[in-house]
Amino acid sequence: MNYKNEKEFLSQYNPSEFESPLVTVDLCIFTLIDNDLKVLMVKRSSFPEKGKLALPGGFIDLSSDSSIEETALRKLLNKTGVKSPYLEQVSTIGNKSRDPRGWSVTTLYFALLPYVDVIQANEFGDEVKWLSMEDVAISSMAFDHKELILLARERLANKVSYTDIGFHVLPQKFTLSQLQKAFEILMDHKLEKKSFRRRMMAADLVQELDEVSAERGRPAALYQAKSKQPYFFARSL
Amino acid sequence: MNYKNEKEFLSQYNPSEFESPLVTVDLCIFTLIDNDLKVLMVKRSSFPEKGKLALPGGFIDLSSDSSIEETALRKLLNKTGVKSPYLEQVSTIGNKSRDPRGWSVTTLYFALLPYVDVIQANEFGDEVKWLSMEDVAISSMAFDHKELILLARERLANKVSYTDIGFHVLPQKFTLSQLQKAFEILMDHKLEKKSFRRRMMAADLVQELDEVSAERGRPAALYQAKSKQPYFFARSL
DNA sequence: TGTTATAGTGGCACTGTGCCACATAATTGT
DNA sequence: ACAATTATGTGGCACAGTGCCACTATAACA
Repeated sequence: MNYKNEKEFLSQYNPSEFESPLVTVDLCIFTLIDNDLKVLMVKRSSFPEKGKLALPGGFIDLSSDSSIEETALRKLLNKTGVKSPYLEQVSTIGNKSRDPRGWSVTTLYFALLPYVDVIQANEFGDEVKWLSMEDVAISSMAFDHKELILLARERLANKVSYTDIGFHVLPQKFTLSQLQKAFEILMDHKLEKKSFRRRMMAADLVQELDEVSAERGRPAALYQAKSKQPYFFARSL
Repeated sequence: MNYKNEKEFLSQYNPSEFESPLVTVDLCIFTLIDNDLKVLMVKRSSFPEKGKLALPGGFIDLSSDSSIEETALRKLLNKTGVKSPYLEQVSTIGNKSRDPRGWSVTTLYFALLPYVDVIQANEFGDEVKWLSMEDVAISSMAFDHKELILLARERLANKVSYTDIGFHVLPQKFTLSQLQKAFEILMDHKLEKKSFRRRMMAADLVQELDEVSAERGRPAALYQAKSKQPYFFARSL
């Protein structure tokens, strides 16, 4: 076919002329519940893989979503009621074998949010479950979602070791010990108290408050996060 | 519709039932020519954006490609004749405005290769051009490809500063000065001679050869890269 | 009033980097 | 022949950030 110009070409263009893969967006939503790292899973209510655990996600709504990030945010709002979490694209996985319906491409995001912000707003009545990371390994899941979780988990651990994204799983006010514990769990790696505190102080990431947290032992000073911009440390932990 | 089981569901399933976006793979192929960072561009031979400069890439071939990475490698082989470059996924960009044909998703990769390996195997006779990075800013390009290049460029600079991927733009044998120069150009950042050499030696990344390179000045020892695994430095430059 | 628990600090060694002067080995010019 | 030029390669010290560990501080509890 030969077109005179782009306008003529577009008027003749039919998007479904070429065979195209399925396109989805999947989310790995992480949070800390009781000092345990959890991922949000849903039980699939329809075929394929009906009844199995899967990551929240699905097709792009071409009429309401104006970008894939918006798709991700919409899904996240649906399941958690959270509007502005930390959200990062992990990777896009596409091959002919991951979905029984055929060639399929998914863009994987991970989100990080404080559990206190979560409202179990379950608009579609799907069964929603916070799965502990230890249970991820031993659970059966739909599609390649277990691998997706491991991918996201790896990226998370890495990123926490050289940025301040770990702050996003904590409530507004927190102690430095809580902050350290959060980092340790997210990285799956013990940290040294003094080094950690020095690092945070040197980076000027926290604001000390006039309150203290009274648990067992000596009361701890409460802090809040300072910057909204992501911070990158010069060295990894 | 209600299905008894997955098999029945799949037998009824029609992939084009739902409206889906266009899906493409785009490549930002970087190399060093004469100590200048270049990106491979093609002149579009068909609509839309006919005649404009664009990144090599295109649709996934659902019958021959078994994964998107394979699509990327196929496109790369087409244009450069190189089979195993350094290849890394950068990001997936999807929105309703980037392509005049409608909602479109592209997965962007960047590749790094030594120019000596390039065979201008141009299977489809498209016009191919190595564009200097300075010219990227002032050239008009198809779709959002200029932004894609800047995205890839940023990732490249970043990654070179804490890994050894910079090695991939050099020929087998090279001097430490050439290596440093390559790193500097890829990062767009001057480096200190002693520090750079110490770093490379400490990481045990190079193997000294019994040859020297004779240019102007004192002859330089030739080296070759040691490991094939990507190496991560503890600190960024 | 001591024991336990947790918070917070002091201080030193170690690693990797930045910096700059100096030594080395070839070519080029007069 | 020999100095000037050019580029390679090294010595050495200050500085930043971390690891490590002992020590102090402040609460509850028995």
